[in-house]
Parts: sequence; C-alpha cells; structure tokens
Amino acid sequence: MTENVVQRLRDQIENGIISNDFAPGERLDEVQLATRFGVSRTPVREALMQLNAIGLVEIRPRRGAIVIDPGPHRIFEMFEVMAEIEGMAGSLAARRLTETDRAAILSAHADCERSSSAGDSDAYYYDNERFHRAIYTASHNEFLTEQCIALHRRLQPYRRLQLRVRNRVATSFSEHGSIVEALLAGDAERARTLLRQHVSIQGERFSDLVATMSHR
Amino acid sequence: MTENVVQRLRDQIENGIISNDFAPGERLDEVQLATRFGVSRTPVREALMQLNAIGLVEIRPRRGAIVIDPGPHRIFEMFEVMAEIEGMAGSLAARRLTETDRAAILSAHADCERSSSAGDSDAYYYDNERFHRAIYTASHNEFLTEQCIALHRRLQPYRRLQLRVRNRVATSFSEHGSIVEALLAGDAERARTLLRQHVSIQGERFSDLVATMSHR
DNA sequence: GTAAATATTCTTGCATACAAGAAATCAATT
DNA sequence: AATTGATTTCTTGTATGCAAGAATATTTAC
Repeated sequence: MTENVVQRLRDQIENGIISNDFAPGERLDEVQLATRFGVSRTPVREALMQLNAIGLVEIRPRRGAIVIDPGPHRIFEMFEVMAEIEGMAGSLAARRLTETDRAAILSAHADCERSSSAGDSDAYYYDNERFHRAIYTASHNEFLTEQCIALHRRLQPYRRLQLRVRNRVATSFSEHGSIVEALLAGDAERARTLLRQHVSIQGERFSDLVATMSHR
Repeated sequence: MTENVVQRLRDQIENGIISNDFAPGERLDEVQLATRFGVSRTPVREALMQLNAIGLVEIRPRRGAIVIDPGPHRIFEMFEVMAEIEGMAGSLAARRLTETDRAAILSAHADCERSSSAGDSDAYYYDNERFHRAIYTASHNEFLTEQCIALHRRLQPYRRLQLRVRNRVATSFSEHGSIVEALLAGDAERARTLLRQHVSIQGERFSDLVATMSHR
C-alpha cells in the first residue's frame, strides 16, 4: 500500500460518479462504501469531504452525501466557462508555442486523424483529450493548465455523450485542423475564437446534449 | 454547535492562511490545531484535506500538512487567469445586465468613490470586493461566479498588498469608472478588455507586488 | 381507515485508541 | 570531533466506539 487509502478511495468514487456507476442524486452511504472497499468509515468520510470540496458531491449536515446532479442549466454554464478558458489557453499557446509543444500537438492531431477516419469514437475521445491537453501545456501557464484539466474532467461524461451525436467526431476533427493552423501561424486571436467555438455548446448542440442526457 | 465543526475549522484555518497567521511553508500540526481549537484530531484532519483539495495546503504522505507557498511565478499565473475570467464576467454582464444588477453595481461603485476619496484603503478594499462581485452576479452564470469568488479569495492577500502601492486606490477607482460606462452601454468587448487590464498585473505592477511580498 | 404521536432503528459526527512510519536523539566507532 | 547506526519518541493513518440527530416503523386515538 504505497499510496494512501484516502486518495485511492477518492479516485474510485470519483470515477464511479463520472462513469455513472453512482447516479446523480444517489445517496452515498458511508458504511456501505466502507465495506465495499474493505476499509473503515474514516477514510471514506475523508474522501467524501474531498469530493465535496471539488464539487462532485453535496454533504447535507447529518443527512449524508449525495451525488450532485448539475442539471442542464448548470452544465451549460460550465461549458460556457470551459469554452472561454480553453480559448485563453489557445491564445497563450499561439504566442508561446515552443518546438516541443508543436511536436506534441501535431502528434496528438495525427492520432485524432487516425481514430476519426477509423470511425472509432472511443479512441477519438482519448486522442482528443491528448490534443487538448497538449494545448493547455503549450499555454505555459501551469495554473491555467490545472484548471482546464479539472474542468475538462468534470465535463467528461457530457463530452462523451456529445461525441455520440451523428457526425460530431468528423466535425470535431475538422475544427482541430483550423485550430492547429492558427496555433502554428501564431495567430492568438484566431486560435482563441476557434477554440471557444469548438468547445462551446450553443443552440442545437445543447439541445442534442440534453436529449441524450435524459435517456441514459 | 449548530454548524458542524469541520466547516468552522476549515474557515478558521483558511483565514489563518490568508491573513498570514500561518505563513507559507509552515507545518500545520494536527494535535496542535486540535488542542488550539478545542476539538479532536478527526475534524482537523478533515478540514486539512478540504484545504488540500482547494489548493491552499499540501499534504505529504506520513509527513503532515504544510501551507503552500505559491511563489511569484505561480501568483502571476493565477492573476493571468483571474484577469481573463473577470473579463469574461464583464463581457457577459454587459450583455445580460438587468435593472437589479445595474443598481447593485452603481451602489458598490458609489461606495468605492467614498472610500477612495477618503483615502481609506481598507474600506476601499471591502467596497472593491462588492463592486467586483456585483459584476460576477450580473454575468448570470452562477458557475462562473463561484469560480471568480474562489479565485478572488485565493488572491486576496496579494490584492491587499497591491492596494498599498502609492496611488493604486485612485487608479483603481478611475478604472472602475470606465468599466461601469462600458457595462451600462452594453459594450461587451470593451468591458472585457477594461476588466482584463484592471485585474492583470503586468510589468511594473508585478515587480511592485514581488517587492512588497518579500519584506512582510 | 387514516393521521398523529411515540418508540425504535439507523446513520452521521466527533472522540479515542492503536499501529506503523518518520524524525530526533543518543551511542558507538573511526 | 564527526559520522553512522540503533533506539526512542512523535506524528500520522486507520479503526472503533459512543452520542445525538434523522429516518422509519409502530402504536394509538379519532
């Protein structure tokens, strides 16, 4: 047991929430989780409080923890913020791109091309994440990078739903193309605008998301 | 004990860190804190883990918690992000401003005028916070508002130092004036730019901050 | 039969206990 | 005297225990 139990629990419960094993609104019983993971209540409690601090669960005094259900409106708000800070990362990346950054972005982009043309939306999901992370890194703002990764992670389940929408993978990849161009050209404002549009879920994209959310 | 102990501890320790009672790098001993606040170790531990999740303390396995020392570079990064999301809030506020929002912003602005012309930098600090929060609220994006408040809070000690710099209060207030104009005019892009500039600490402002930080 | 009041059970919140790892002290050897 | 090794002390990490509030079941009155 090289890593401590609380961290492990936190990750496991977090993954459970993200992968929808624990549904939104579901109550997370301390003893139940404790026996399930073969530990005592104490580390479970500590893990739950951490998830509470992150915003994944809500702890009501004396009434236990429940998985937060963001609801369409809040999800829209989160995407709105995500679009903006991704745009910021793109803008900074365009100005601060190093040779290493350039290589990482192009490599991820090439992988996206493969999984996209193969029509493998699960693989694309993974490669897409690498692509975006490469841009965060290229912003050379570690704090921003951490924020982006955290938000990206929280929106993960909804992004995944989005990719299932017809033609979304192909559209996404073609948008990546323009983004890469802007980044390599050092065009900060264009990179910002393109990334913002790429991430934001306006109009019918939002309707699609809500529709997909309801029947899962 | 109407409110739970952990929340209270979290706030107290957080305030201790922000007000520099607990210096960066300082080790936070569990039993020491427990006896000091008259509770057992368990809630102290839980509070520390929450602060860890927020990013205010670092918990090294088996070696206790220490107050994180961000260092000038990281602080710069945080201000860079803060500038951007405040700009975003301003942009949204300009487009979505309601009558209530308008009243709240103007009221805070008027208070800023009073404390500014009185030369009371502590009062200005408080009124300034109200002004900025009014803008967050006017963005009508609750998630963004929460993010802004959290970041604002983490940067609080450094903002405070900034206001001590000669003429900074007067400069800040005059910038508020232009921001209010842009908001009332519904000029989203101008509001964004002005707020971004208002918050960001470029060039000599950053040098001033670092200089003030070192000898406190 | 239904609703309110009471009793019982369950669950959380905090305290305490115990084990194991890290730091500190002390001793021994060079 | 200094450095390394062993021992002791101290601190953290996890488990368990106990009390108080919430949920639930049961009973009683209408």
